Amino acid sequence: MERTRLMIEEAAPALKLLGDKTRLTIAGMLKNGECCVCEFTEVLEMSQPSVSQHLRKLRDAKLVKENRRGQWVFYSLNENYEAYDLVLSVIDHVSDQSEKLQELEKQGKRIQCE
Amino acid sequence: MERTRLMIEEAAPALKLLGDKTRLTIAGMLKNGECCVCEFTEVLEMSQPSVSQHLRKLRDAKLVKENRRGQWVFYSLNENYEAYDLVLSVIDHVSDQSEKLQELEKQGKRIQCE
DNA sequence: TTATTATATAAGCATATAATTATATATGTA
DNA sequence: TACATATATAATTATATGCTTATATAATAA
Repeated sequence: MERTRLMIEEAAPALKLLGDKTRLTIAGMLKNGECCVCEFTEVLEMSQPSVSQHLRKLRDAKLVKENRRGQWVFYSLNENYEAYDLVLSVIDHVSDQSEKLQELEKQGKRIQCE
Repeated sequence: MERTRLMIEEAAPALKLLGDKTRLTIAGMLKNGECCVCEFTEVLEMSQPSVSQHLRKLRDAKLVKENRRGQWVFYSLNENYEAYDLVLSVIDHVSDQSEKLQELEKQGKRIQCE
């Protein structure tokens, strides 16, 4: 697999963003596609403002992109992020976070964002 | 390639450690084998206590191990670190740091630790 | 319009982090 | 022994971080 080597200056900020349990979980949840903010708050079991502030950091760094649909905002990994390959690789070393979403769904706790 | 998936709780601290330019450079320098503290200070161009404190963090987390030989202390990646595979993968996405050592050597600036 | 829901932002606070300076420890040598 | 070199630790300080509470904005519905 060909890969682009990153400068330390590019890689370190990406790793710093992922070096937080909340943000790493968010990134893991996005592995299989976009998620709505309410899903993050549900899975992470933390306050909405706190989640929103983590999302802002990821968004400011361009690690994720947002997509508003009606009153909901969906986030997804930004495949144009300079360290996108690194992010994918990191996520791949972490246990699957989509299970948590599926679990919510199974319990009927998944909020409808459609 | 088989790999062990890490819990978020294991991966995040490792990424946090690597999410700092100084420590990421140190880890990158260790990709091809052990390095002496004086080599880190030389390459990083920062104070000895500062380097030493970064090394302590890496050591406390067991990401690296130390090996004293005479008055010199050599550090290397700890292949038994729980997130060792992740560390290797991350380092592999970063530009080669051993070039900096080679450059030092070429300039005759490499300190002799033998 | 007003009310409701989803999300974002701001302000405040407690803790964590990284650097500096000074000092301590360990090893080697005269 | 005394001194030099390599490294570690401690204390201090400035800045960054993450959370909470309160409030603002945006979209939708009544």
